[in-house]
Amino acid sequence: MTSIRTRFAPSPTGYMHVGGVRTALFAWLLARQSPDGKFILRLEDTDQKREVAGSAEHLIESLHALGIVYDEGPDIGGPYAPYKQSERLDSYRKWAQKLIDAGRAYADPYTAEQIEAFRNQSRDEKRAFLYRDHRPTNPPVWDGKMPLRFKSDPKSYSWHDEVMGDLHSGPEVIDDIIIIKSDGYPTYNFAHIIDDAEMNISHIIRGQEFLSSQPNYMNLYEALNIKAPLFATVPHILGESGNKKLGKRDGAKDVLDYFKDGYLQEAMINFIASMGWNDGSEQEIFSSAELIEKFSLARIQHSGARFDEKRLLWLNGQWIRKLSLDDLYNRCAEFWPESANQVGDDVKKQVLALVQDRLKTLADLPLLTSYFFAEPTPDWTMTTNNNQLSKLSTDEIVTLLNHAKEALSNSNYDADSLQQTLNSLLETTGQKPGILFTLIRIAVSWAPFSPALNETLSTIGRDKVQSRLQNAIQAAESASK
RNA sequence: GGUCUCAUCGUCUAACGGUUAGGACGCCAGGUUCUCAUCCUGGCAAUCCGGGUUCGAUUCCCGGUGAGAUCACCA
Repeated sequence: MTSIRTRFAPSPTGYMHVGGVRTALFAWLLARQSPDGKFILRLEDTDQKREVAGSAEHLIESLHALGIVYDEGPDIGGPYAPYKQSERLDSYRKWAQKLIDAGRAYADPYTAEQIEAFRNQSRDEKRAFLYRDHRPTNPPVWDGKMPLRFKSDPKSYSWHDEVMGDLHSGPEVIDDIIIIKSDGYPTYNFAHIIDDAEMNISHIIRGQEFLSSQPNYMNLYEALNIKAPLFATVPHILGESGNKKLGKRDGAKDVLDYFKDGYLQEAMINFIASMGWNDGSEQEIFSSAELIEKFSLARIQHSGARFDEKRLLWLNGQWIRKLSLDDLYNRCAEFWPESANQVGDDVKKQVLALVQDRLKTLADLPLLTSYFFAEPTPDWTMTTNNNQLSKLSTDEIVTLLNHAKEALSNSNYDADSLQQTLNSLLETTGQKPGILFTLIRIAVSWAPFSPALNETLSTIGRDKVQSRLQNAIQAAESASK
């Protein structure tokens, strides 16, 4: 059995969105399942007009960020280099010449206007347009300035797709496609066939949009006498609203933006893999290692999957909670509020431990933690708007705050001691936790929510708690005037 | 319009032709001595329609319908 070699072959025309990532991911998983499998990155840069500067680097950065590591590629080389189509023109020229010599390719003598006229005519007659109906009887010698067309041999095909199963097509879909453009570059339709053959690709994994050109590819494989690889057609990912294929034009997001927004690599991989694939069990959380172990083309869904950001958010939370504190801490470097810079790693780590269960994305960090590092600004309406606290007079609140300040000043500032202090404070004041704890929480954080009170106090520290309680008392007094 | 593909809760999906059609996200309700989150419990919610085959169809077949893709000197 020949070894598994799969490739991801994007064109450098922009960024990667989840649709492209999934194709790459599936190809990568398939290669990694086999001990000697290889995953190849190939740049399909044959359209100079659409090329976007820097996008090749951007694509490579995206794959690195996702942990989808390729074994051969334009920046790292490999046994079948170069991995950039613009550097393989000689090869396409050579194969094209074989077709010309065999009478299976010819120069296209028509102008764009003439072809357009043919098209219009077909449309008026309500027939499908086929270029081969207009094949020139005496085509000129190809001078490299005209497009070179494949002379097709229309016939029916039946073939097997590793995902979709058995597929069929009739001769009416076979046409004389352009294989070399007038600028000398090959079309995708031609170049990928040559490259996949020369690079010994075993499986072509690509999106459904190529299904309708598949018969033309079969026809080319035959004319070139190339043994076709295995095909695996992956359904589309649909946009969040509407049923359209997810695409850049509809605002599909750059995957790197998800990382900037605080999503974890593991969550992205887990999420993208689970759109259109599952292992048949009820497992929801998969690591890359598990995906490699369990992935199979046969269990890929046949219909499109809609992108559900809520589910991604949930998965991200799951993965954040799964990480060890140290691991999580290392990934948070870019997300702390500015005020956190003034404290050491130990303090930040302590704070992180408190909020780990509360993070949906790493970008939630400032919202959840800023009052640990910077003095919060009292906002007295937080007490007056509170259902419980609004029942108390300002005097009563000040009295409670004073009691709290007094009691807390004598506590050992570990979480257990603080809980004891707080519990006895409940008894001495005769208040319910709903009042007392809420008040203290607001007074030291001025935040809508926070972790458990004893741990929050412990982490903030005695001195700051004392001064914040004092500030709260002053805020109460100035509010009552 | 031609061709191809697809069709289970709102979403992602499971179910050798025999299940009260299962799980997850989301949503709702309750619990975990305060908030938020986590966690736990419970609830709502689906086989596109019509035929056929069969003792029995989400599953197989046919026909509709709906959705998507594609018909470029883009990939």
